[in-house]
Amino acid sequence: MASLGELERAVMDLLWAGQEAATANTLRDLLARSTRAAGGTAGHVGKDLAVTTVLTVLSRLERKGLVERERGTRPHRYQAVSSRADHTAELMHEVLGSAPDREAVLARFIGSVTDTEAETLRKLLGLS
Amino acid sequence: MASLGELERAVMDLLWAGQEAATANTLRDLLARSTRAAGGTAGHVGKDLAVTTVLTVLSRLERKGLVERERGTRPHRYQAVSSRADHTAELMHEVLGSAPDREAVLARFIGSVTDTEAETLRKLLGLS
DNA sequence: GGGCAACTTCTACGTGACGTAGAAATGTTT
DNA sequence: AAACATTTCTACGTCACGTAGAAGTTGCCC
Repeated sequence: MASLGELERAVMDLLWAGQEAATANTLRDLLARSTRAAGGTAGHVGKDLAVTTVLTVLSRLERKGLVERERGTRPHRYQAVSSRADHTAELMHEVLGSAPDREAVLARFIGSVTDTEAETLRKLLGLS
Repeated sequence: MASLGELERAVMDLLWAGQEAATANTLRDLLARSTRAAGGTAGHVGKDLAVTTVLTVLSRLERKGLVERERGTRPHRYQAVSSRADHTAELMHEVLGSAPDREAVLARFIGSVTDTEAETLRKLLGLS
């Protein structure tokens, strides 16, 4: 379904991190900050973006169904439609579903999960 | 890492399905057949492809590390580097790893798994 | 009410992935 | 050597994405 570009991903990360809905301007500032904070090391974005750039990305994310906006308020406010955990889990299901031999996939998957994760899974599966 | 295009995916499916290494020509024939077999319904490919097309795709898949070829034999023979199950499981890990809150993701993931799959997981994890 | 400032939408360009395949090069067969 | 098979090179169309200016819309201030 939805694979995200670098900037799209960065924006989603911000929306997922903050609980409040955010405006394009806020996001642009946050993007600038996080870029700078990374010391250019994680240098994907690299510089200050124009607000229109952020708006374009937000529109595309909206079209993809990942973001929704309040059109009422004047600077529109954007927020993620689902939490990062939900979205990621959904993606995992999508990947799993892309193979006909799901059980086999799960076997391999479990085979390379960390101990902590295995423990988490046992807890989750024990109670159901 | 590696997201696949439609044709790339179709080729991988064939390589994963067959146990033997296959030549570009064989694959081209199989692609034509499977297209026709689907009655155009799954009509992604749509028609007979040129061998060079298949070769291009195979090269790209090789570059992505999904396919390897025997260069010794004259019509080169191609095969998948890892099984579909392995590859898919790897992808799932990649997706899981893309979120900071892995435990939360797993919780959501388990929440929407089918009963059979849950059973499989329990067995694999040594619960019952 | 008219105009400025903020905000949004439209349009657009560069780049890279992918489907597609011909042209050119290389190897094989007889 | 000629004819044929196979592979590599080059290339084009399309689409997603990063990027942003131009144009349009909205709301506030005097």
